[in-house]
Order: sequence, then C-alpha cells, then structure tokens
Amino acid sequence: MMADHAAGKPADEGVRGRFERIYQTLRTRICMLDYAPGSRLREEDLAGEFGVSRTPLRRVLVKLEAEGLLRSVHGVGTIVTDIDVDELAQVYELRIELAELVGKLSPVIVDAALIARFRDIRARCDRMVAEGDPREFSRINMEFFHLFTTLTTNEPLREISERLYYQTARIWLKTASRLEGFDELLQNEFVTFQREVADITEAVEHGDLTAAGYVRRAHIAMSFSRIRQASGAEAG
Amino acid sequence: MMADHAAGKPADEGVRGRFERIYQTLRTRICMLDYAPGSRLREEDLAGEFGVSRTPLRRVLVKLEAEGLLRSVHGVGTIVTDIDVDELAQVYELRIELAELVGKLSPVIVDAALIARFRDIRARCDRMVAEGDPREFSRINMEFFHLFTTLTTNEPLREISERLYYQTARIWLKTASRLEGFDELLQNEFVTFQREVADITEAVEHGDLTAAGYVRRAHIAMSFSRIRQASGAEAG
DNA sequence: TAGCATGTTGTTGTGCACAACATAAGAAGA
DNA sequence: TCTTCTTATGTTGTGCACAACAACATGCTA
Repeated sequence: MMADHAAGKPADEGVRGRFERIYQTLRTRICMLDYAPGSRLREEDLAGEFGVSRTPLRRVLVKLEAEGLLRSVHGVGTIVTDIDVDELAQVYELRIELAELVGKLSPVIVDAALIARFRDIRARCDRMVAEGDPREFSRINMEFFHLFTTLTTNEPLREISERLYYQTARIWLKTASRLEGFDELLQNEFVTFQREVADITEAVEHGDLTAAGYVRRAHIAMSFSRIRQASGAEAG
Repeated sequence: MMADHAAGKPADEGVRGRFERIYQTLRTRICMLDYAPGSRLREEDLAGEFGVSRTPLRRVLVKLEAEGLLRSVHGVGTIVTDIDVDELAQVYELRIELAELVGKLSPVIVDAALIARFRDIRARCDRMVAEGDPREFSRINMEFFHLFTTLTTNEPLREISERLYYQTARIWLKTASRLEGFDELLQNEFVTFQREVADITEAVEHGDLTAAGYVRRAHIAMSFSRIRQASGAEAG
C-alpha cells in the first residue's frame, strides 16, 4: 500500500487521465509564462518530474507541438515558441467569429446551476480588480473562457475554441509585462474585463445566449485591438 | 547507392515529410473506406509497410486518434472508428458556418492560375458525372474541398476546416454503398455536386468569394440533409 | 452439458540504449 | 588575430525488448 509521492496524482487515473493531466499542466505553464517564450525544455527533466519515461511524455509534447505551443528540433531541444502580434491576427480573426457561434449553435438549457457559476466567477472577478494582479487576471480570464464555452453543447466548436484560445492566451501577459508602471492601462484592462463578465452574466441570466455571444465577440475584438496598439506603440 | 524499394518515397524527405506522407496515406485509406469502420489495424504491419519502426509510426496513429479516425485500445488493437449520422450532426453544423467564413475572412487575390485550377476540376467533374463511379466522386470531392479552402489565406481556418472535413468524409461513401441499385439517387448526387462546382467556379471567376462561400454553405447543408434522409429511410 | 477457472496467444504501452543531428569550444594554420 | 577544421558535448529521433492488458481456447468440475 504505497502512497503516491506526488500530490495531485490519484492512483486510479488511467493512462488517458495521466496524459491529460501532464498535458494541461504543461499548457498552463506555457500560457502563464512560467516557461518563457524561446526557452528550452529537456524531455528527460520533464519525464523525471512527472514520474514517467520519455516515451509517454513525448506524446504530450507532440500534441503541444501540433497546437503551436512547442517546437521540437532534432539535436537542439524542445523550444517554447515565441509569439508575435501580427502572426496571431488570423487566429483572433477566427476566434471572433467562433465566439459568436458559441451563442448560436446548439445552445445549452440555462439552469440555476449554470447561472450560479457565472455569478460566482463574476464575484471573484470583482475581487481581482481590487487587487490588480496581472497573473490573477490571466487565471480568471482562462477560467471564464472555459465557462463561456459551456454555453454551447457543440463539442467540436468547444474543442476548436479552446485550441485557439490557448494559442493566443500568452500574448496578453507578455504585452502587460512590458507595460509595468502604466498602471492606468492595466487597470483599464481589468475594468473592461469586469464589464464583459458582468454583461455576459446578465445575458445568461436572461437566457439570451445569442447576446452573450455578441458581447464576447465584441470584447475579443477590442482586446486584440488594444494589444496591437500597445505593441505598436512599443515598436514605433 | 541503394534505390528506394517503394515508389513515391523520395530520399530527401525529412522526418517531417515522412510523417506527413504516412499520415495522409492512412487518412485517405480510412476516408475512402479502404479500411472498413470497425476493422483492426496492426501497428507492426503498418510500420513494416512504410519501412519504419513502431515508434515513429505511433506518432501518426496518435494524431489520427486525436482527430477521431482511430481508437487505440491497450491489449486489443487499433480500431478504425465507426461513424454515425447523428454524431456527425454537430460537425456538419460547424462545417456549414466555416464554409461561409472561408469566403469572408482574409480572401485571396484571385488570379488567372486560380481560375484555371477551378476550371480544370470543373471539367474533370463533368467527366466523372458521365462515368458515375462513387469512388471517383469521393476523390474529386476531396480534391475540390482542398481547392475551395485555398480561397482564404487564414491558415487556422484552413486547418480546422480540413480536420472537420475528414471527420465527415466517410459518411457519404458509407451511405452510398447502401444505396446500390438506386442509381437515380446516386446520379442526383453527382449532378448536384456538378452544379456546386459550376456555381463556385463562376463565383470565383467573378472574384466574388463571399458568394462562393454562401453557395458552399448551402450545398454542405443540403448534402447532410440528404444523407440523413437516406440513413433514416434505411433505419425506419 | 453448463459453468468456471486457467493457461495461451496476441496486441498496445513503456523503458532503455543507441543513432542522428546540431552546436559550441578549441586547436592548428595562415 | 582571424579563419577553419576538428572534436566534444548535449539533445531529440529511432529501434528493440519487455511489461501490461484483453480476448480466446482449453480443460476441469459440478
């Protein structure tokens, strides 16, 4: 009856569950900039950390590479991809359209439990704004995204939205890290997101998922516009 | 100076090229029903056929499993997934919307070479209709899909459209195989597709990619409606 | 003869050793 | 001192052997 040496590692998880756990862990680290863009990872180190061999770990790396978050180069290493605002323009262009579709295709039946989840995250969002931590902002932003995608039951749409979201998730933190000192701009980002959460929550409360989709669409478009402006001001 | 023992295997292809070649080969076999839904594949056989070990081949199988075309079960085998019309409803729902987006997001500049490709496939489509072979229909349909996606330069949109297309590509051949003897229905399918190709070709000739997207959208929706009807008539 | 336990066979999953490859350091030469 | 070739080092890619697991066949028992 040996206990697991690592926390958060249930003994009854199958190979599929283990794969998912490692995958999500690494994906979160990349998107929270725990792994800086351009930095090198070693397969053996990661394998050792998660208590497996290189072989099953490589399956995770292959998937992350297919999603554009990593790049394995023979004889060099596994490099965390760098991101550029211009390269992400097409991804945002598509995310904008898919956000609208989330409110239109196969909408869920809104029940009390769903409304409660939106109200809960809205309350935590309000607290986050008071503190003003970019990292906490990114965390709640990620959580809110997952909640938003549950508004549709169209599974392919949810999968694709998730994939595109994680391709763009890093750019906000990366841009924000260059704006330290400009607290007004950061505070504006927090308040804007706060309004988005409030508006979408109220739309869900009224059962108007189409409206929720339009609000989300508009906010994604405006968010990217601000990111592009902040990057352009830096470069120009 | 050993010559390659297999045709279509250039010696200068990198590991990336080899991966893509094996991947597309297996994907085509699955979608052309060369591998019947539910049939079992052996990793070692496939590895031997392509002249590699199991290790690199498994990367291909992992990707095909992620796309829903295969299912690896420990101790059992690698099974070609079966497809159901009802399960594909959501995929079609999304494909319909993405087809419209292809004509709207980042449209390409239409030049003479692009028009020539559409006219070429239109001519071959006309010849196909005269012969009336379901397999040849599927092949041209696949080729036309790839040509259609070149109407947008939005790379994520093209990738996602491709993935969803191959998830649904088998259902037509599978449904058609049950309709042998109903030559009128098959001929109707051919002629309908012929009209789609003609309409989209003319839209491209006029540089109206938005219209091309709408035509494509309508045809995908109608095609799935007919497939659902044919399946329902069988079951009911 | 039905039911069950058990061994046998076949397949995918994993770990490990080595090959292929790229990079950087260092030495030799001009 | 600069250039260039060689060598050393470190990393990912591949092949192979074995473990984990499931399905099937076989024989034993009631």
